[in-house]
Amino acid sequence: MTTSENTTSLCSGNVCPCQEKCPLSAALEIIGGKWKIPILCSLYNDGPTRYNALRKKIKGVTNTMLASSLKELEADGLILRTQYNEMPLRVEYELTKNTNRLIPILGSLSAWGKEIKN
Amino acid sequence: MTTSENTTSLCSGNVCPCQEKCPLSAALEIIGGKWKIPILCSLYNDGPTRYNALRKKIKGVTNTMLASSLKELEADGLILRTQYNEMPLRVEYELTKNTNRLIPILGSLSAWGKEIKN
DNA sequence: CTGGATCCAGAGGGATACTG
DNA sequence: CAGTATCCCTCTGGATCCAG
Repeated sequence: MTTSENTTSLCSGNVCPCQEKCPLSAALEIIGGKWKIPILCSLYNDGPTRYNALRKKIKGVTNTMLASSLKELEADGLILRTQYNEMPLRVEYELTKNTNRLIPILGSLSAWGKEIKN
Repeated sequence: MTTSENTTSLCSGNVCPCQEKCPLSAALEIIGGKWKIPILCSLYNDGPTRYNALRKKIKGVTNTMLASSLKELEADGLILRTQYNEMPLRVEYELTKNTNRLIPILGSLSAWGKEIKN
C-alpha cells in the first residue's frame, strides 16, 4: 500500500514539489543572498577572522550587509561569534561544525558549476 | 614556488572570497530564485512533463514565473524543451544530463538542511 | 572597532488580461 | 495549449551617517 521507499527524494519524501518548505529550499535560503558564500569561503580559507578583516577581504561589502549577513549566519548556526572584551573591542567569527559538514557539498556544487560552463 | 595543491577550495582556487564570479556562486545563481528547485524536483520525480501539468503540480506558480524560470533553466542547459506540433500544441520539459549530475548534490544539501534543523 | 539606523533604488516576483 | 504583455508591489541590497 505504501509507496516503495524513495531514498533519493530531494524534498520531504512524499509531497514534491516542495509545497511546504522542503529542507532543500530551506538550505538554499540559508546560504542564499549576495554575501553568505563569500563570508563562508573567507572563514573557511582563513579561519577565525575579525570583523574589519572580513570587511577588507570581501570586496565590495558594506557594513550594513556584512553585519546583517553575519547575524543571520550566526542565528542559523553556521558561524560562531566570539567577543573579547579588550580595548579596543575584538570580535572574531569562525565556522561551526554544521558548516564544516556543508563545505564538501559546496565543493561538489562548485565543481558542477565549473563543468557546466563548457 | 607554486602554492601546494588546494583541492578543497570552493572558489577559483587562488582568490577567495569569490572576488570574480566563482563557480560556486554561479551554480547557486542558476538554481536560485523561488521556483527553480520546485521545477527541477517535479521533473525529477515525474519525468517529462507538459507546461500546464507543471503549472498544476507546482502550487502557487504563475504563468509569468513558470515561463521565465523554464526559459532560464533551458538557457542554462538544465532542462530540455521539446515541442510537438500537434493540435493542440504540446510542449514537454525534462531534465538534462547536466542536471542528473546535480541531483545527488542537491540530495546532500537537502540532507544537510534536514540535520541542522535540530 | 563593531556595528545600528535611515533612506533609497533596482531587481525579483505576483495579478490580470491577452495572443499565436 | 503554451505562453506574453503590462502593471504593480515587496524586499533585497547599497549609501550614508551615527552610536556603544
